Amino acid sequence: MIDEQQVAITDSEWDLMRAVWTLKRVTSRQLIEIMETERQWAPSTTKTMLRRLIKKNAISQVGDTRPFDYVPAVREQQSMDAAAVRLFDSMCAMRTGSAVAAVIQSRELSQDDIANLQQILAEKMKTAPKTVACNCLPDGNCMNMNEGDEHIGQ
Amino acid sequence: MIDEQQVAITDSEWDLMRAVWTLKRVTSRQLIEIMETERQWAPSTTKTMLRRLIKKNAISQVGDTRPFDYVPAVREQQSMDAAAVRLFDSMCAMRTGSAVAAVIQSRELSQDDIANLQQILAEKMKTAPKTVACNCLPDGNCMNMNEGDEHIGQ
DNA sequence: TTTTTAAGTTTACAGTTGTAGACTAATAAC
DNA sequence: GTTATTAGTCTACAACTGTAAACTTAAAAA
Repeated sequence: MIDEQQVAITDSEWDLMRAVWTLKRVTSRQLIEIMETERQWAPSTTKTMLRRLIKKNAISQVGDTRPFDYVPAVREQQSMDAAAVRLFDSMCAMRTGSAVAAVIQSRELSQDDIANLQQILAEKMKTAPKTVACNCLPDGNCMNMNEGDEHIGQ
Repeated sequence: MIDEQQVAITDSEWDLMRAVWTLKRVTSRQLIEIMETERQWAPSTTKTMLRRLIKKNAISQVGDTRPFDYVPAVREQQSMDAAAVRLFDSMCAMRTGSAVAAVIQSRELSQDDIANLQQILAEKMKTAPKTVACNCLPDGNCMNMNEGDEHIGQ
């Protein structure tokens, strides 16, 4: 019964969601204060986001008496995984490896994270194909490095 | 003189961009046909996307006589890297590793890709911290696994 | 129990995105 | 040279986003 339909979370919604995930159960008051001091959001902005996230089923309102509490309705890791996978879905398969490399290089990973990734990669290597085909339209190879980049940049 | 300000590419724009990257130099006619057969886009939709991408400086119009040609103005790999890094920027640093793992597990990587990643990870391991702090608001630890997940899912 | 205040709900509004029709200006065909 | 085709530009429009004011209702305070 885990949350099936992963909701799409927008940029600023991530901000609010992260606070809710961190606090696990919050009042709108708390959220308003946090977003106000940390993100300069007007109280109304937080209220609107909260309302939208509830409608999207990413947050649930609990309690029946007035200062309600709000709790996450989707898990953080799952939402992150889904968002990341989704993004890669829209990009060329052939270049996934490099993009993942860029991400890894751009941020800090713990020893455990790295060990875990190494473990996964070692396993994956066993059945890895020599190459991954480009899946861009029109069934072409977006990577053939002939001419073509002269116009890029300014 | 590489493209500095990486433009934000939307979901459907990725589709068109990929075709442009693949073909390197295309006419609107070609694009219209590709998107029409492969994505069921109305000709106008392709035209609009093309126009918007030009305005965003992701594609350049070249030539001075009527059937113009269109060429990418940003590099595919760079755009992918930027988009991926950007997404991770809005999510919890502490969970980056797991999300990257999810991505890796979700798709095919070539032997070279894997070797490259392994190389990067090995290098990164040398200076990897024991743990990566959660950078969610309110400076909390979004990962402390006490109670809190009872409400999730339905 | 009337007033205040805080919490929650509606409305607003510009900009973006997905989709696409309408219109205009070059070319190509006759 | 007209006319028919295209290629390119403008307009449209609803849904979604970022941002927030206005309004309403339920508690809390007086």
